[in-house]
Amino acid sequence: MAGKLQRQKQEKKESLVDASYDLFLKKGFNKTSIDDIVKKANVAKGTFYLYFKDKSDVMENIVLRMSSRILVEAYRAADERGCDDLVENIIFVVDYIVEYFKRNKLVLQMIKRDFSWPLIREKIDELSPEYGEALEVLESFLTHPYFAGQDPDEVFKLLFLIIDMCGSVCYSSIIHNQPDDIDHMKPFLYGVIRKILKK
Amino acid sequence: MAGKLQRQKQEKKESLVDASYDLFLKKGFNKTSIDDIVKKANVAKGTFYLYFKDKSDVMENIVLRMSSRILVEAYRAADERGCDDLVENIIFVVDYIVEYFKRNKLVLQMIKRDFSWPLIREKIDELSPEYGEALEVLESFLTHPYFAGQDPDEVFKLLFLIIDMCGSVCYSSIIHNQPDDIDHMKPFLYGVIRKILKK
Amino acid sequence: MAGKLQRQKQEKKESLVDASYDLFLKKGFNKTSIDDIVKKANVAKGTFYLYFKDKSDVMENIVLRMSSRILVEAYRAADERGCDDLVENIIFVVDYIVEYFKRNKLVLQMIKRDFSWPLIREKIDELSPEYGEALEVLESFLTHPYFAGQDPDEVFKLLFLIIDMCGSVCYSSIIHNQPDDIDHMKPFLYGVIRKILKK
Amino acid sequence: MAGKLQRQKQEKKESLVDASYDLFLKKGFNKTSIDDIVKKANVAKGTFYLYFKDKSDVMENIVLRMSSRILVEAYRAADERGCDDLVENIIFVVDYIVEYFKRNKLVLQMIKRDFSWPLIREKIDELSPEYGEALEVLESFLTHPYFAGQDPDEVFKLLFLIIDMCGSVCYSSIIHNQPDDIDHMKPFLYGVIRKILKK
DNA sequence: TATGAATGAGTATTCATTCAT
DNA sequence: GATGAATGAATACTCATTCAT
Repeated sequence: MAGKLQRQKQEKKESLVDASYDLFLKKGFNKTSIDDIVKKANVAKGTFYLYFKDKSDVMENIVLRMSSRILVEAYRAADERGCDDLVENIIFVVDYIVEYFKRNKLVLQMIKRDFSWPLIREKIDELSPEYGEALEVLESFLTHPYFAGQDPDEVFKLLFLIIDMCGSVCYSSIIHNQPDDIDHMKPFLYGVIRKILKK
Repeated sequence: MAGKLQRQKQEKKESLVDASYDLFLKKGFNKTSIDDIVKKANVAKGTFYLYFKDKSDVMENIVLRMSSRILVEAYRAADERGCDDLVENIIFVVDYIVEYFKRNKLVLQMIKRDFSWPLIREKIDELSPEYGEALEVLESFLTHPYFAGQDPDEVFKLLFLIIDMCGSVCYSSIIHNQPDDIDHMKPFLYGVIRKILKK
Repeated sequence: MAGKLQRQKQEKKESLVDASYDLFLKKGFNKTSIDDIVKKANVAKGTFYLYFKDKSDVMENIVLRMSSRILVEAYRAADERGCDDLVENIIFVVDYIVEYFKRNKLVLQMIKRDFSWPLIREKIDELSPEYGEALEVLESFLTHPYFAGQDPDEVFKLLFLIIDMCGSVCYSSIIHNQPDDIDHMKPFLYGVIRKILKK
Repeated sequence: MAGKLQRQKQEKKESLVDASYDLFLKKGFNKTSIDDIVKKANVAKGTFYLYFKDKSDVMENIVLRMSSRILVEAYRAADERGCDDLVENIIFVVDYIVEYFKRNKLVLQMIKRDFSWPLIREKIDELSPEYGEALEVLESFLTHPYFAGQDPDEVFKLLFLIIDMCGSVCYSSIIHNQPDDIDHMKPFLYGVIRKILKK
């Protein structure tokens, strides 16, 4: 029954990731010790090093997983509407993510504090296919007829810049209310996105 | 000669700030210890605590001072050109800052890692008039005839968002070459700024 | 006007003692730093060392002064009653002190934590005549007709032991409610004193 | 062989307690640093925190253990004499303890400086049954026929007060020779105890 | 006398990492 | 694989004391 053992093994790792996630959110990355993690995960200290190189290793895991999850979730929600207007779909996705961050300030804080949103792509390149689905979402935007005839690289930069800007605005407005709270920034932000995407 | 003592005192503080600055750049904020700082500054450990509450206290000092300095420098350079076109002036300022960051990657890394650009305003409000000149730069943009008739708050948000976006793009492209290197991003970025500012 | 200077000088010392007293009570002896003291006293750090060797030096000053003050105060109150019964007078004095400690738990804690009541005599021997009045009180008991014919040394030991015991019981019962609260201990304690003094 | 590991673990703890004991005696509690302790105990600094919360934590351990030990030892010695007279037995126990303190001035100093003898009961309540034997000694006095018919609470107060007084007198006379050395205080002290216990 | 800037040894505590079992 | 006792370097922060002014 190798499967059972595999599952048990995987359970320990899962348990460590889950514990880390909770603690990073609650106490922040720096103030969370490996000791905290293994205690919460109910495994021995040495076990941590069986699965991860160090704390950052777990963190990367988490950020990647979460970012990917949110993006895919947002895309699916957009897809279900059955709307064909790409600009509106992008804004829908952005809004979905903004709303997610409004509800999950700590996630935003965690991601922003230690990693920059767009870095995800670097990692995805490395770690595919585990996070392939997120890549597919990006692809589906890039190959949309709306951008027909444009250099795909340029389009990618455009999307990248939009995501980047949104992340930045979210962080400033949701966490620090600068220059205004997110609900007052939203119409403004979406206006800018429309301008950027206008052909 | 009370002045001499005051000067000596100021020198110690300066020395601590300088040492901190160098070390934060070289080793990063987290990996720099107070011990490192005082050793490099050639002062006793206790002296550090005479002038600063903790490491973050020095950091805030540094970031504020540098950000203010760069902004003012960029604005002056723009001013000297004697060009009246606001949009072009803004792009000039942005470009000045981008070029600065290209030359000083570590500064960018330092600022971005621990503080968000636009937060500076919060601090300036507190610490004026020491950093009043930076504020004046912002004011001069806000009150430019180009924005005549627009809600100043809206204009501020616009400028804020542009600065924010630039900082983010700089960080991604200069530090991580994502999605492309900064020189390939620049025309693109400035195009977006023009779109955003277009009336 | 040497007098004025003398007074000013004395004021600094007074100010240091007062500040120390307040701080020892509030934060405890160990957790009070010389820095705390000079800040509260509004004098420069160096000034402290002009008047005291170290922290303990101030403490001894305080304990001595306070102990002497309480004892004399208690004795005077007893004296005013015009009662001749020595045993009752001693119990009256003890009760006066007990009541004082009930109202000033912190004083009790302070004295007991760092110095033992009866040590005062050692100091009085050294520092007379500043605290001579307290000595007189002791004398007046020692030479009371009640003890006529007894070895004065023996009488002193008796009184000493009583004071000692009272201090100990006060500390245990007032601070720790052990073995019972002070009001339940009092009749008991006074009974024991009567037994001890009975001829 | 799980036992071996357990034993080694216990040895480390023992080693820390022993080292602390020696150092507290030699240098006093306040002047002993954790560093001193671990160096003497030949364990790593972190190991200390594996077994104790802080310095006071070790101290409580030590005081409790020693007090209990001395009391039990004294009681056993009294028991072996086979004498039935309670008053004489109490005086024997007291004398045993006094003699112990005469031989171990530093122990007295240590105990008295930081903890009050009778507080031990509070702790014993918490930590039984490890120190149950000491409790039994107290019980055996409380339930002695000599006190038949008296309120046990009152009897406890009486014993408490006697112990308290003895501790205080020991401290003053053994450590400070005040008001006289212990050998001159002893007959006097025992006389007082007899008076107190006389029905 | 009085000041207060400067000192730097001293201290408690944390924590990533190892390794024998 | 899994454990958890042991490590000890690292670190932040305190504070009594000095001394030039």
